[in-house]
Amino acid sequence: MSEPTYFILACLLDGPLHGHGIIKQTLELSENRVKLPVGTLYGALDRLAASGLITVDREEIVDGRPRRYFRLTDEGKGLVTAEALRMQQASSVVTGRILRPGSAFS
Amino acid sequence: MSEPTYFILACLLDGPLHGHGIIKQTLELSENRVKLPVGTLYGALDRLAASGLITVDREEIVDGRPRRYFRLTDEGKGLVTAEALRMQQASSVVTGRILRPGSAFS
DNA sequence: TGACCATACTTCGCTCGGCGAAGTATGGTT
DNA sequence: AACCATACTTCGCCGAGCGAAGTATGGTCA
Repeated sequence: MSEPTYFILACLLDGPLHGHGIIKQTLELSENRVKLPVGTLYGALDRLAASGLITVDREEIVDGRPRRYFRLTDEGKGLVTAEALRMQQASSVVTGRILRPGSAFS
Repeated sequence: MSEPTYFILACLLDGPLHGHGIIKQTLELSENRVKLPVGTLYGALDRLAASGLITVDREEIVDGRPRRYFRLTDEGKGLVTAEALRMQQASSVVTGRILRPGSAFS
């Protein structure tokens, strides 16, 4: 799973959110590292919805502007959790190697 | 950075290794999760070498079969380390959310 | 009033990377 | 003779990331 996709799902753990809100929330969760491009976001939302990892929760119109809220499905929640564990394992492969042996970082 | 690329670099932390050896080492490091397809491997090796993250260490001929050993450059070592830290941060976003609130995993 | 920015979403099209597949070559095993 | 493991090359498809342009609304500021 790519980083954009991962963060989109992660954003939805706290409850339904709309597209633009996901962009802002991702910036926060990633500590300003990941700024989702719109093309990436809406393309990913379509794919994630099509594969049942998220669903449209509701649509609102705020100030004449439409907002579509997305929600994590149980499958989506399971997948993003599995992905987090996978990343943890993967990262430990390197951190457990580089930060240990001489302890001198190489 | 994709998972295949990440593991290729991670494999080389222990010293130079040849293509096929990277496939086997990745299987081990990933606890049998990641089986690098050859097309992915050699394509990635070319790109990584072209961008200076790895270099050819030496070439051997063992039993008539050629082996090309690759080595991590300092830049490659730095990048794979940064990537590990990035993944650690990203994974904590989810694990710190899902494994805490009610502690009941949702 | 007009310029500009923020919010919110759509659509197009490029490009790069992952990956399956087929091919080449050698040597051991059955 | 058939087959599998090692070891690498090359081709080509497809999907995802992403930049860019476009549409629409409302607020701010000079």
